[in-house]
Formats: sequence, C-alpha cells, structure tokens
Amino acid sequence: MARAETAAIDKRRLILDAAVRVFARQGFHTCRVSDIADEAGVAYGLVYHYFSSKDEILDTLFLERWNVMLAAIAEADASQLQARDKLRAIAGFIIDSYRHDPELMKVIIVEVTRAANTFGRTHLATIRDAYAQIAGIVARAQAEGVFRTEITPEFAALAFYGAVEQVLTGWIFDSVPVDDEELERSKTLIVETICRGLEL
Amino acid sequence: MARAETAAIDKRRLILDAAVRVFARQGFHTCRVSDIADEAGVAYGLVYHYFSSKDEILDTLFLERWNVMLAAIAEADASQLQARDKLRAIAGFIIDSYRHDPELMKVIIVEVTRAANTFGRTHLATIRDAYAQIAGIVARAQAEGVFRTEITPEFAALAFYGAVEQVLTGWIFDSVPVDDEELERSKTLIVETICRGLEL
Amino acid sequence: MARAETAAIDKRRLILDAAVRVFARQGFHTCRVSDIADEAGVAYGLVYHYFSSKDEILDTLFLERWNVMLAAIAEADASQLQARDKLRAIAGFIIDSYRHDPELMKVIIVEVTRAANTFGRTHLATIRDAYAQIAGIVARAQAEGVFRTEITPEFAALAFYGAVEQVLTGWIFDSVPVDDEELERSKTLIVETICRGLEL
Amino acid sequence: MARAETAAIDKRRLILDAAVRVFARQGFHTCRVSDIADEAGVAYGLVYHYFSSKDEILDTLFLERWNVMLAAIAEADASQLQARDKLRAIAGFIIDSYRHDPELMKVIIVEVTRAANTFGRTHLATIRDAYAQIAGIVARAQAEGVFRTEITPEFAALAFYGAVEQVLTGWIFDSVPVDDEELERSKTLIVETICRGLEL
DNA sequence: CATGAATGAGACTTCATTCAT
DNA sequence: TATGAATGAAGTCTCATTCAT
Repeated sequence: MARAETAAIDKRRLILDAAVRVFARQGFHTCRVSDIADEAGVAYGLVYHYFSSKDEILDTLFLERWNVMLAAIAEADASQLQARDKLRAIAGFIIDSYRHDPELMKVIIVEVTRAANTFGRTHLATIRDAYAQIAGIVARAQAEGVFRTEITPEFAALAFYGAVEQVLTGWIFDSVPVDDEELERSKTLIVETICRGLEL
Repeated sequence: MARAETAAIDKRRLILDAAVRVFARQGFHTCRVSDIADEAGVAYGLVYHYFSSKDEILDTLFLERWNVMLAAIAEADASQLQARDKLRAIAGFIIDSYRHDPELMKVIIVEVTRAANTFGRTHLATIRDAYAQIAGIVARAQAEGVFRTEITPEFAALAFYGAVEQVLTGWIFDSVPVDDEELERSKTLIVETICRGLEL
Repeated sequence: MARAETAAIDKRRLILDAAVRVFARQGFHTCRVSDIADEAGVAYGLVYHYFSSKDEILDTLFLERWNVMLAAIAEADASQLQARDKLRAIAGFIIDSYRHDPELMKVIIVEVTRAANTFGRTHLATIRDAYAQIAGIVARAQAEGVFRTEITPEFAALAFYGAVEQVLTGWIFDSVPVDDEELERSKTLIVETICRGLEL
Repeated sequence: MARAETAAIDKRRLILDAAVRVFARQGFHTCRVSDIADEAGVAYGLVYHYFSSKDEILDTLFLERWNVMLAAIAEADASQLQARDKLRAIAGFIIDSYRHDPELMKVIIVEVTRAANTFGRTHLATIRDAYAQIAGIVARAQAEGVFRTEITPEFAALAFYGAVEQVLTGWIFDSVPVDDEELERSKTLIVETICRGLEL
C-alpha cells in the first residue's frame, strides 16, 4: 500500500517534471498533452488521472514555486537585515532559483508572470502578493527613515521586480548560457541600481 | 481616383484599428479573424486581401509602433539633453503613448514584448534594438563622467526598460483607469529611481 | 472600331494562350485565376469579361483543339487510304500536335481526357466521338475484309487511342524532352503494334 | 486483448473501405473528410488518428493495391508460361481486380494512375515499376525469339498497359454495368490485339 | 492505476466570382 | 473595355478531453 502510494506520487512528480522540460522547450501552447506524456514515459490518459486539465499542470508548477518564493520574501522581510539587504536577499533568491532550475524559471516567467493574457491574468492576485510584500519592505524602510519617501512603495516594488524579471528574461533567451559570475554580479547590480535610487 | 485610393487605404487602416480593439479586448489567440472583420465592418476575405495572415496584422501593428518608438529614442539620444533628461524623454514618450492609445500599447506589450514564446521571440532582435539604444545613452553618459561605471550600460537599459514596462503592465490590468496625474508622476518616479541609481 | 474589336480578340487569345502555359506549368486546380491574368499581363477581372468562369477557359481550349482533331480524323476516314494508313494518319496527327504545341497537348490530356472525375466527365461524349470515328474506320476495314472480325471495332478504337495517349503521357512527364526521331518512330510503332494485331 | 487489437485494426480498415466508396462516388477532391467519417460511422477525428491527412488515405489505398498488382506481375513473370500467356495473366489479374472490387479500381485509376497532375505524379515511379516489369517480359520474349524486335519493350509495355487501362476506364464511366462475359472476352481481345502485334 | 482509442468543436486560410468605378 | 477591391462559402487539420477496458 505504501509502495503503491509512493509509486503514485512518483508518477505525478514524473509528469510535472516532464512538463517543465516540455513547456520550456516548446512552450505551453505549442506542446500537446501527449508530448508531456511521452516525455514522462507514461500513457496519454494517465496525465488526466493526476490533473484535471493541461492548465492545471502549469497552475501546479507555478503555485508550487511561487509559494516558495513568497515564503522566501516573507522570511527576508521578517529578518533583522537592513532594507537593502532584504532586497538583496530576494533578488538573490530569485537568481539562485534560476541557477538551480533555469527551465522551471523560464516556464514560470514566460508562461505565467509575463503571460498577461492567459495565466498571468489567472494568477494576477497571487503574483501581486509578491509585489505587495516587497512594497511592504520599502514602506517600512521609509517609515524607519532609511528610504526616502518621494518614491511610492508600490512603484518601488514594481521597479525592483521588473528589473529582476527583465534580467532573467534576457538570460532565458540568450543564445549563450550565463556563467555563475554574471549571476552573482547581477545581484549586486540590481541592488546597486534600484536601492541606491531608493535610499536617502 | 484619389477618392478611390483613399478608400482603399482606409479599409486597410480600418482593419488595423479594429484589430487593436479586438486584440486588446479578447487577446490575440482568443480572437478569431472574423471578429476583426466584424469589428471593422468588412467582409472576412478582405482581411486576407490586405494581410497574408492573422500574424501579419499583429506584426504590422507592432512594427509601426515600435519604429516610432525607436525614432523617439534616437531623437532623444541625438538631442543636447543631459542623460537623465534623455531617459526622462524616453519614459515620457512611452507613457504618453499609453495615454494616447492604451489599447494599442496593451496589445504591443501583452502580445509582443512580453509574449516571449510567440511574437516576442519573432521580434526579439527588434525589441533589443531599443535596449541597445538606451544602453548607448548610458554608456555615453558614463564616458562623459555623468553616470558611474559600476553598472554596465546593458544592465542599466534592462532595468530602465523593465521598470517602465512593469509600470505599464500594472496599469493595463488595473481595474480602475489611470488618471493623468499618475501618468505624469510615474515619469518622475522612474527617472528618480533608476537614474539616481545610475548617477555619480 | 475595327481596331478596337481586333484588340478585344487579341486580349481573349492572350488569355487563352496564357492559360495554356499556366495550366501546363501548375495544373488547372493548383493555379488561380489571378495567375492566368498575371501571365497574360491583364487585370484580374478582365478574364471574367471574356469567360464566364475558370472552367470555361479550359472548356474552350479543349473544344478548340478536340474539334480540330475530330476534323482530322474525319478527313482521314474520308480519304482513299488503306485502313492501316488512315490510323497512321490519325496517330501522326496527334503526335504532330504534341510536337507543335506540347503544352497545349499536356493540358488537353492531363486536365481533360485523363481527368475522368472532372472535365473528362463533362466532355465524355465529345471524347467518345473520337473513339466512335476510329471504331468506324475499323468496322469498315472489317467489312472490306482487311481487318479480321475477332476484335470488336469499339475495342480496337480503345486500344489504339489508349496506346497513343499512353505514349504521349509518358513524354509529358519525362524529364528529358523527346527528339523528332522518337516522335516519328512512335508513329510507326503504334501502327505496327496495333494494326498488325487487327489485320488478317 | 486480442479482441481489442482486432477492433483497432477494424476501425482503420473500416475507414479505408469507407473511403473507397466515398472516393468512387464523389471523387477525391469533391468529398470531404467528414463524408468518409460519416460513411465509416466513426468520429471525424478518428480519421486523423489513423491517417495523417486525406492524401494519406488515398496513398494507402493505392499502394496496398498496386503492390498486390506488382506481385502478380512478378509472379506471372517468374512462371513457366509463354510470353503471351504471361501478358494474358496480367491483363486477367487487372480485369479480375475490377470484377472483384470495381469501386477500388475506379479510385486507383481515376484518382491515381490517370491523375497525372496530382497523385499520379506522386506515385509516378511506382506506377512505372509496373511498366518496367511488363517491358522486361517483352524483352525476354524478344531475346528468346518469340517476340519480334522491331517494337521496343518499353513501347510494348505502354501500349499493353494503356489498352488495359483504357478498357477499364470505359467500363468505369459506362452507364450500364459490365457483365462477366464481356470481362472475359476483353482479356482475350487485349492479348489478341496487342500480343499478335508483338509476335513474330 | 494505467492505457490509448475515440470524440468533435473550432479556426485559419483559399480563391472563384461579383461589382463599383 | 478594363481594373482590382470586396465578398463569403467551404474544408482541412488540431488537440484537449473522455471513456471503455
């Protein structure tokens, strides 16, 4: 029984991981459910045993990852770090996510957060949760007199997240892979550019 | 004769303008060619008399607008303004474009520049032309000793354009329309945030 | 007035001749009416001034040519030649038609006489007129005791015409053009093969 | 399991057989894929489950049958029969094929072997394989001194096959069905006409 | 759990023909 | 006569989802 359950969980995971590779390679709309099944090495219909629709696969992938990120932001927020270092931790987390699993991040960004007309719209509220948390960090830094108040926290959050996502998008479609050095440097550049603009 | 010619030109324009409204309302993939024809008040086949495919309609809309923007960037770049004011002019141009025709800008951003897997990929080089020009402005400002050199021009361009696009994306999916005051304030915020981070 | 009429006749001919080239090159079903107009160097709609439909163009080309052939067969039939020489004259006429205008013959054969489901069906009766005339020649030769009566005239006509058409079809789709010598030799081969089988 | 497999095979066969009836009745170009599905009593999409296109259905029907014919020709060729009897066996096989399934032969001839601009062109090489095998029989008969050498084997094959196909084409479009007696007599007529012309 | 055959709605594109000028 | 813009019907193919085994 436990064995069977484990096997079942494995198949579900197998399908999700295969979906990441297929979505990253072909795009969500261009791939067929059978492509995912083939990549996972399972039969066509089994996908529908674990997921109610093709959409739900992407929803699952997005929410799994986004919730981890929200937790990471919350953790940074709750820490004793300076505002600048909180933002650096967040940028660092996102960039390290890309380093660790570029295909997954490609799917999240290309198919969800930037896909304003489809999944981006569906998950708009969830996506904005991240902006709101970042805005909270900025607002508190302003209240503490560390950041200047000319920039609204909401705008600051958009600019910060927008810069990070734009940088990742650039990597995603670059023909040459990014080396670790550039990944690290980018963390600094983001904080140097955005935070310096925010600080007194 | 001149009338007939004008009428012909008008029909093509009629279709393009209808397409903007339909794409903005329903999204490129969700709408049918017949929706565009209906919106334009012309027969189905006429769309194919002027455009070889549904894709070509969006390509045309994008290139028309993007070339105007590239020209605006080039003009700002060629001007005698300070680097910060050049960037402000560019941000101002994009935001004013949104004020003037929010539906068109929605289509450009949602269906092309952020649609990394479809049209964004097709027009990647053209889109990057804009980044490159902005990077050029930054690079020259660095050479003149106005901007500090810690931030690479390419990164600065990404952060700048990313912030602008992110702000517009926010407006595009806001439930309440943006008032002119916020549009103006945003120009300042972008420049205040990003340029201040770039300046010595 | 006479000039205008002449010009009109020329345009009609121009379109017919262009149609031969286009049909031969692309096939009737694959080409568009605009291809014919382009080839003729006239405007789209003018084709419909002279012909009521695309079909009528091919009908016209076929009937023009087929009537000439029927006349040639009738002439051979009416002559004082031996049956074998009458058949040789007919085979000779068809083969010379190919030599003179291979594109036209290609169109007639490929698009009409062999196109059993489309124009071949429409013109079935007219096509069979030719078989009937040839059968008549055979029947008379049998009555005169020159051809043996074991072969029915109808069958003989089919075999004779079938052999000629098959040979032409081979040339039509050969990659190398046929030289005059082979054209001439074929006339002999057809008569040698078929007539010898028919003669006592 | 065996039952399920058989059922799967049956559906494919069901579609092919339905296609023969529909192609024979309406012609390949005039019928729609839905007509085939309806005739087979299956869903539209199932046709595309088994065949990648409408074309592939006809290709399959043609190749299935043509390969059987090539095998029959090869068998006749390999036999100990006289050349004349080999050719009689081939003509007999084709005519019996028509007797057994006139609709299929109609489709093969009308839509493929005589459709020079479409499928006939696609399968030109395969069609010519038959001519070549027949020519081989003639050539060997000439080498053995049974057939005279004035007629080239290639020409003889064209004339022979052309006569057979022409006769079948006649039947296909006759308003009255052919009786068995005429079918049998035709075998004799073909051999009598063509072979007699070939023999010494 | 697992399979993959079966379903059928949906949309793009083509192009012959018409018609206003 | 001559033009070519305008019309709109028609059909192929795709693919997410269901379901019997």
